Amino acid sequence: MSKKVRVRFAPSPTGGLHVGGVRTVLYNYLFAKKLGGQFIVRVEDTDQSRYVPGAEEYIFDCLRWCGLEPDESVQHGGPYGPYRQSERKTLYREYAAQLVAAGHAYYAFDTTAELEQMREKFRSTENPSPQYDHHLRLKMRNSLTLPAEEINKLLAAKTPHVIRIMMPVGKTVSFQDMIRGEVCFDTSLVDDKVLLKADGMPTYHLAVVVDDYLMKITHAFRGEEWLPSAPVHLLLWQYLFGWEEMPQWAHFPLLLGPSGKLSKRDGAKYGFPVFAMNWQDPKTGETTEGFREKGFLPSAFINLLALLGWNDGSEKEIFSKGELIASFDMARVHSSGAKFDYEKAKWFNHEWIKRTSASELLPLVSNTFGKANLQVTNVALLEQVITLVKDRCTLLTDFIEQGSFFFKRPTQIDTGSILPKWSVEKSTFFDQLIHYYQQTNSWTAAALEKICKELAQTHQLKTGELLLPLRIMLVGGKFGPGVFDIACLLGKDETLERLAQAKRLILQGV
RNA sequence: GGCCCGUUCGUCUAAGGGCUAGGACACCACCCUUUCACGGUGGUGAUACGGGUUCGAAUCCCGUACGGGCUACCA
Repeated sequence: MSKKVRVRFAPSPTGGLHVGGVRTVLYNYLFAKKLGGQFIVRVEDTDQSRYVPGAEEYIFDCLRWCGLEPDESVQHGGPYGPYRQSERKTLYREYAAQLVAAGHAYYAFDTTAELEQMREKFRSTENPSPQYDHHLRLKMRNSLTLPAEEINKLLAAKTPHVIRIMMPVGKTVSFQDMIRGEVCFDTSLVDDKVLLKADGMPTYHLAVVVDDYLMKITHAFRGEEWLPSAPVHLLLWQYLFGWEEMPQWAHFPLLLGPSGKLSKRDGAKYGFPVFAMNWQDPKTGETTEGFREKGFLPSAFINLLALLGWNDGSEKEIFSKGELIASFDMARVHSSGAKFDYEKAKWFNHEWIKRTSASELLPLVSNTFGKANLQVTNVALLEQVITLVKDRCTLLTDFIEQGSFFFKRPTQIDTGSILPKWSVEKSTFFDQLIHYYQQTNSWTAAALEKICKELAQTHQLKTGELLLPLRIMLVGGKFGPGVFDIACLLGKDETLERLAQAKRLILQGV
């Protein structure tokens, strides 16, 4: 019997949650759910200088919207808390001390200025970013170069210092990535990463290993940008807990924008959302649009994200969350990056709107209308409208153009599209149409169409030339579903009033 | 610069040694529809390059090119 699967998503609460992050959550979630495991969210807030108020709450709101609820987290509790690294601060120092004692790490007293000096001094064309590595550590102020008494004195005086890992020279470390297979590194080429910062907080490198161990994480998944620091984590696992305890790793391919790793800037530049939900930066007040506010359905959002780097081997593209859980397989996740395509993203949403029932869409559309200052009281009518127009809505916001006129008379009538082809014959026709519609007792789309077409024939007019004006008279412009469906749903009184009103406007314009 | 990862239509991808390299988005044309969509039919369009291995390579190996990531007391 193997260990119970436990995976984690470890976001840093520094701003909006972008699609790459959501996909990482999604793959974690799918993997855990498929295997009956647990999905944990751990907040990595070890950098106090980057703390952004509200960001943590926002991340959980995004997960809730996506339907990717954690089993354990700051908000959900659990037996392995606290789930916020800042609250686990005291725990990390002893592990760091343990490493120093074993000779795998050392104290470094170099100030920021000294580090900068070092980089300045060794920077060259061949080496544009000098590393604090096995060459340079002997030239710096640390517990490897300083005499013992001075080290003790500095420590006793509480001199600010960090603890760095001492990377071995000339060793090869390797591991099996679930997606990429074996990946090897030469330890001589990796620098002595800081493990514990001067403020006592751990860096990501120490924290991720310690917490994954303490939280009994069995599978550690993250973006490909972490691959270069994997040797540090591998060594820490070996030194601290032994390789038998180490989770299995998988590094997900990156989500790319038009030029490299997808960024917030790409969204602004090319006009598509990058964050899951609207994010307002509390410092600048700047708001970045999210998929939710843009009009995406959560089902479509996770569907499109899942397919960016994974597929089930068949030609199936539309997957519900349940289907994703059932078919997800880490072995079928790609190793190459995927460029985000907003057109395809919209296609997914359109497909989901078409497939989602009107009753399920109802609260979402109602909410969308509300944001456009349109309060709907007739819920039954709204549901009928949704049924009628959802096939032509790509985003939830499209329901406004396609359906708001059912609840609000058009304030503008596009008479410009009617007048050039207006005629006395048409004028008479519409007068009579209004008359016949007044008389009829069967107010159905089919009946209204029949009346209209027969009357057109009597007047020797082409139906095609009448339908457009009729539409515009009812809705204000060239949009919406079938014109007789509109009239039918609008009801007799409202239809007749709109026709009469529009007729007056047209006559004014002639 | 160094290290790591990658490379099939413009984009997402299928094909894990063997048929004309399949699908989807987008695009184009036609049909349906006398708004716009939906739907239907068809079309344009790809194995980066060079070497191997093999009867046979998109697929395995090497090199080159190109792309991306990392190179902070950020994650």
